[in-house]
Amino acid sequence: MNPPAGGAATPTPSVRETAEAWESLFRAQVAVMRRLQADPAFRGLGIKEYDVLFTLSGCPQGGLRLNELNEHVLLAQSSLSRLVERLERKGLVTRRAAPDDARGILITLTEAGRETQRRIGRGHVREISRLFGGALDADELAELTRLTAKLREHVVETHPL
Amino acid sequence: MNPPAGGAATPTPSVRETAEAWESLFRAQVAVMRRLQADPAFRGLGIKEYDVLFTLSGCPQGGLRLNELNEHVLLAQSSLSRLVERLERKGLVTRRAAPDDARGILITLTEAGRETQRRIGRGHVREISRLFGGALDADELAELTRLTAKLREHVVETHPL
DNA sequence: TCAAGGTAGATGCAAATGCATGTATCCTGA
DNA sequence: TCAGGATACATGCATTTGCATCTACCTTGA
Repeated sequence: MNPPAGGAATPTPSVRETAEAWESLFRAQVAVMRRLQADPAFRGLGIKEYDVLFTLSGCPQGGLRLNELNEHVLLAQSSLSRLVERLERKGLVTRRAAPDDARGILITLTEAGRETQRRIGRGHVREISRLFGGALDADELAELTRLTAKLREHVVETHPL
Repeated sequence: MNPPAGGAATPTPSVRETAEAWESLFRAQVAVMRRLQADPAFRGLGIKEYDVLFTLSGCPQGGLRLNELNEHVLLAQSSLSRLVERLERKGLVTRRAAPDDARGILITLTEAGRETQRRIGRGHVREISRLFGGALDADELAELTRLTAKLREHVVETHPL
């Protein structure tokens, strides 16, 4: 329940401290994302499209439902629906009826989609590493990962959409 | 140069660790932002528009230039140009020629804009606090703020757009 | 079993966005 | 001083997005 390596939990943060943390997190995300988007690798395929391919690549067993995918992406349901339609037209994903629920569609990477994700992904992680390079040491980076993961989990679990 | 409360800097992180940290940061941002956007307070005025008002509210002395504003927001220059145009039409900001550079425009909050920002902002920070509530204790939150601020500063300084 | 309400995804349409480019202004070096 | 290039912002236009709504399917309770 408490931080693994730490002592007792410190008090609940104030509204002000919380707002500050969110602003800092958000601005960092903007600064990094703005620079990642500028990568020529995202000329032909937008970074949102890439993100969908990436997310699908992490769930190889049968793909994902549209609504599951939607949890990971900052897009309205209808926008994601059409984004996936575009990916299908490009031959990067397939859409078929979900096996257990005829309302749903199951989205799967095609071989071309998987290959595209890998190709772009290789350069992408290098670009991320270049951007972050020297900003944080290994401990700090691990702590950043831990804290953001913890925040996300908490938010997702206690505040359903 | 080193973490205030820490010891010596640990090694440079691997590409993999860096990519993991970015994904975690990004997903946390998505989860939080998705829920913040759903706030009925952002019915009449989108969260991006609010963000511009908020940023302007932090720089009371004469406002900001469009290109300065653009650093804070994840929008193409042309999109921000039109977003500001919309805010002007709503009477929330004014645009006038920058004093020192006739190419630039200086964007300033109107009284109505400042009031709107304050009104929405009050509920907004409470909503942030509610979302984060209990996710992290005070120390963890402070560390999250510190790490994301450090990351942002480093990225902005070493990777100009 | 079936009516009522809920959920998954698609679609029409207006608004927002980004790219390419345009115009005006500023800067720099010969 | 001035020509060439850079910078700041605006604009035309095609694409993308979100809202409201639709259809199809699922679930529940009487």
